[in-house]
Amino acid sequence: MLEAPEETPRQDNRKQDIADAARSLIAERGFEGLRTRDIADRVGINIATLHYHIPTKQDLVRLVAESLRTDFVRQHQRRPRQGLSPVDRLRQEFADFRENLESNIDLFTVMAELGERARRDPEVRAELEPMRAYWHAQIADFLKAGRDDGSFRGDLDPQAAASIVIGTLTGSRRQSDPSLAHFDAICAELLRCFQNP
Amino acid sequence: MLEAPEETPRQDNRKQDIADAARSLIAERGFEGLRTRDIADRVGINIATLHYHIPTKQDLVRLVAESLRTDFVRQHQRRPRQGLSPVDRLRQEFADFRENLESNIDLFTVMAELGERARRDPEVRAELEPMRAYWHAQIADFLKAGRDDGSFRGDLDPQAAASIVIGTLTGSRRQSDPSLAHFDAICAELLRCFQNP
DNA sequence: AGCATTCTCAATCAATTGATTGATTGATCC
DNA sequence: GGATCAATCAATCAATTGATTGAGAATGCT
Repeated sequence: MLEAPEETPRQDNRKQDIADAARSLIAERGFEGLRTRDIADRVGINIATLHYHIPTKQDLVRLVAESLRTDFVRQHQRRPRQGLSPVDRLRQEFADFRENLESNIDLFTVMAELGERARRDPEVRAELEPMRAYWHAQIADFLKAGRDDGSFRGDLDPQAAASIVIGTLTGSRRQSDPSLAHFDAICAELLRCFQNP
Repeated sequence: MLEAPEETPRQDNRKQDIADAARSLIAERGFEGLRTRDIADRVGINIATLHYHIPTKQDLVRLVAESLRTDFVRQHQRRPRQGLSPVDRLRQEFADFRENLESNIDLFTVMAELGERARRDPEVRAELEPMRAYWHAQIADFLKAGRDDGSFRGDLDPQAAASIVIGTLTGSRRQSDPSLAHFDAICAELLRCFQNP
């Protein structure tokens, strides 16, 4: 679970360029406005070259979904998480998310577009569901640990609380106030929600 | 603010049919797969007739957004909310949302698609932002009232907590467990988050 | 260097798409 | 009944779209 896909040596640069261009265009125009010619133009190649490397538009969508999954995996392997207390673990989760809000905003737009497409495209769904389940399980684990060690409320339901964390974080950009200051206030409030009084 | 748009007597039935068909198709295929011919087919009219009533695709998108806003207003006027305690007010919010999860699931899909489109379409944004702000303010108001009357925690931040409620509710369908039972568990956990210990 | 494979391109294809045109029908009013 | 306006339709348009073809260039291997 959660392994990055393999790539042959020669094509990987071109495919990476194509994936990056597609992500950038999805962030700007959504899947609704995604055109293969626009992608080729952005990479600086001919449309037929795009089709040589990525034969169909559906292959392209799959490539983008895999590319996002690869990023997700990297993110989760980037910081050692052993030895952190449940409270610090939750803080870490917020800090990671905030960092992406600041410096990788396209990631969210593309993730959201993929999320909507997942509803009607089984291949996208197959990429996204394991990521969602993994993230949820991670959060539920340390919430449970926090409840059990007494740092979080004794009546906390870890599964439900994990859904609250995820929903709140991913929904933060859709709020009427999408500022980072409000995001910080939300995170502080979530900590108060879970802390043992 | 939050008034339903007016309609001339003869066209309103046709426009309503068109809006309903468009919503249904958006729920199935997203904006990505929305085609004017498919809408005309679903209504049972010719494509030229569709253009007679709704001249451009952008007009159609606006019509759908207005239609959603009208529904939102109706929902908020349907149940009297005066005299409820803050805790019951929050419960009411959860019950209303759950009812839609059960019986009007397309509404969410269309709202989500509009939400993504709002990022790149100012007209959609102009319809959605007041709704978001209104909903957020409503929730923040009764959370504040609950904090002030002692039923919610004294350190509760109403603005942040409202964002948590909204993010959690709207994110509930995207979770790895989208069941109604899990939704109920989430709502119970949110109540525990806010209640005064 | 020669051969095989990979990669690139311009031109092209067939189908689709939002939209238009002009004729006709339906409804209303005097 | 005739005039006017609203509504409808089949046919059509121009542009776009995902994709293909065939030739040639670039790369890798012996």
